[in-house]
Amino acid sequence: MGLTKTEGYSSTQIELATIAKVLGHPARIAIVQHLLKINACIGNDLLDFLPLSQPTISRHLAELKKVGIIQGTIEGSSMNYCINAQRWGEIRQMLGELLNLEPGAQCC
Amino acid sequence: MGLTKTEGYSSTQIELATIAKVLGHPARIAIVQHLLKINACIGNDLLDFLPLSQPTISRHLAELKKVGIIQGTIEGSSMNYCINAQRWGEIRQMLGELLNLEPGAQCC
DNA sequence: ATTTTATATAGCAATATTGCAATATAAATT
DNA sequence: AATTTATATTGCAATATTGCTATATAAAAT
Repeated sequence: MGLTKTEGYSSTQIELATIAKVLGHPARIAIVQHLLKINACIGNDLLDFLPLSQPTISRHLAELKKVGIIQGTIEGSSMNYCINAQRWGEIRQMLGELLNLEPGAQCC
Repeated sequence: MGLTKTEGYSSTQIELATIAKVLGHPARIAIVQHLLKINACIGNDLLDFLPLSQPTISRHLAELKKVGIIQGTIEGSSMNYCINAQRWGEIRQMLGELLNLEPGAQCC
């Protein structure tokens, strides 16, 4: 079908999956890393960093924006994008809660 | 195209994206949570937990296995699946390195 | 006013993902 | 040996994702 069922899961499970899915592309990982690193907003400097066309980058930015990881403001004729610090904290917390769980002794 | 370009990214970026992608489905999140929680291996108890058919669950398990998050051993006619503790540690580390980066002051 | 610069959107083609029913496979039970 | 139980695989249909080119849009610079 191609369509992910959402009934039968908790809202936390769905949100975790949604966030992970958005991070599940190397271009979006690269964008997030870059924005975290340069601690400054950017326009399409990304064109120099990513092996993708401008429209494709624009779409990846839109997906990151949709889940709130980044936000953008208009600055003249260009866009300033940056990490949404509060949302990033929420994501760190949510994913951290999963990642920090310790599996017990190996049993298989 | 549907095909993700991998040229032009670091191997870390690709691996992070690959892991995130696999976690990017509520069923797989639920499976991982369950295996972490019960600290025991399971066969298809998962049929009682997930709103999916047996073949579909089997496929999600296969994807988790492909990136090493879970491992399975044959136990008679059933399978024992569990989290691969070492791999889970690696993933915690890798994702943690990204998540723990702090964005600077909000600039947009 | 026209051109340039920066970005977004539409439209398309190729591929990937998801989910199911049907079928295989193989051990356990009868 | 036949049946049951547990799991994997195949094959399919529906939808999603990715990436491009072409085109809009709108501010800035000329």
